[in-house]
Amino acid sequence: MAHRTANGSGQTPRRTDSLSRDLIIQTATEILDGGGENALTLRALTVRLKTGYGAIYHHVADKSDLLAAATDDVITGVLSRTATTGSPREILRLLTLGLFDAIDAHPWVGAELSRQPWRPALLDFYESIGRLLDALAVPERVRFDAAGTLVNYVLGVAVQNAANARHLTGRDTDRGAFLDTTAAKWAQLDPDRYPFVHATVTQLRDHDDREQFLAGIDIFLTGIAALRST
Amino acid sequence: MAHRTANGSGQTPRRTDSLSRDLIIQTATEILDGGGENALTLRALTVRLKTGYGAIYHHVADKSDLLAAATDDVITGVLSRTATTGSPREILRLLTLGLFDAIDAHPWVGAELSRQPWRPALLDFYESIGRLLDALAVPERVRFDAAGTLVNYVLGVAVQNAANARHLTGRDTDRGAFLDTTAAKWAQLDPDRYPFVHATVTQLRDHDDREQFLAGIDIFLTGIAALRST
DNA sequence: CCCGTGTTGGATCGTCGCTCCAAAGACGCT
DNA sequence: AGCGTCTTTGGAGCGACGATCCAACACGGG
Repeated sequence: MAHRTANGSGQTPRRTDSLSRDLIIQTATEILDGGGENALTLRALTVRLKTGYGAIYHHVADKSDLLAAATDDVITGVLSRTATTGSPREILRLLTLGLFDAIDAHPWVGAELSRQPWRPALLDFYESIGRLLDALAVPERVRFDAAGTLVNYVLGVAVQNAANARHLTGRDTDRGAFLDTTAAKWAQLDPDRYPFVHATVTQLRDHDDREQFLAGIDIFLTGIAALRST
Repeated sequence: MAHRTANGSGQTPRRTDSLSRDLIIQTATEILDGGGENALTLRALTVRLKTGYGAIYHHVADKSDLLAAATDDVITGVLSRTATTGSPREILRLLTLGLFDAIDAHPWVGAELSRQPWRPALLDFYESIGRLLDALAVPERVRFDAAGTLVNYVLGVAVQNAANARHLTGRDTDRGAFLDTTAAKWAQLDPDRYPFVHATVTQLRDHDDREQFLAGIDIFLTGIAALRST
């Protein structure tokens, strides 16, 4: 069976350019963006980087470390790009919307955040939220709850996005067709048992995820405003 | 190598009592409750049920089907147990709190919901929310957004709970110790860079997840109430 | 020139979900 | 009772995965 020491001659040549943690993370991001969450396998990485397992594991602890690093990359990018001028309310909308857009563009980030919240990157996000709530005159006593609530909401939307994206990748149908199918399913439900769902079929078909997300943010902001006077 | 037809004599005896989809789902739930999300393997199921793969796959399509069924079980249980008397606001609080408690008791449900939202069981939940918002005089035009926002928030909290639970299972530390550790880490952060996080360390250590969840619900309900007049 | 330190490639392992098929009951019919 | 059909069961085996491990290499300081 020519154990391992049948080396003799033909080892495949080593790479000349050097590997690096950053290169690995960047390549992983490309794979994730291209093929969804479960397209990222160590095997796929070795193929794409034309290397072996050892080389990768030399720069990266394990797969979850890799995923976490890629996720941190995306989030810090969002935070650094978000404008800091305007009213607190505007900044808060821009900040959360920036996160929404980023997760919309990279759905795997949403899935990863659901697995490992409270990454350092999210702590920065949390900090920003807290400060903005301070600027919005939310009393210190309730600021903790309010910030947590907002983060949880954003995270919930992120997870939804990730789930939808996962459901679509590999399918031949696009988002519109999927919504049509779901709307049709909802329309067939018993109107006596599901009056509300039945009534919202139209809005389901032509709603905009982004606008609905913002509507939620606005509801939250309105709710927050009431805390000032308590 | 005695392929497979080395039967001769000693096949293990067949079970006398009959297997059923319900029994499988119930056993899966027990495994999940006892050992967390990734304790549920097909192998563990065969051992616990003293059977083979074939028997299980005869009653269940695949693992995700099994997880989905177990999740539906838990959720429908919550919905059927929730009281329906009181003011719409009270019922809404009880309903969402019921879901919170259920996911708190079975964290794997939160993780599964993050993988497959819009299960039939969640549709019932969505329907209930919608009707309650109707009772709260939320205009039909914005009811869709409001209901979605609430569901997303609840889902976000569910995911958080699941992540926390996953982080704790198998560790020797309990929730209190974990919070202490995190609080200590937060306290060591640069107060200039993280003033908000720094300021909320105390609240982090002795906050109640359940109360914080309810505080969030109240924020959203307050915000939604303001939609009546728009 | 040579050796040690930091990298690289890939054979190999253990585990997972899942497929497949022969054997074993259950059951109706004659 | 004997027979044939259909349902249910058990488990060997497959391919893919994450991860480990180690021999082979590159390269720079002495």
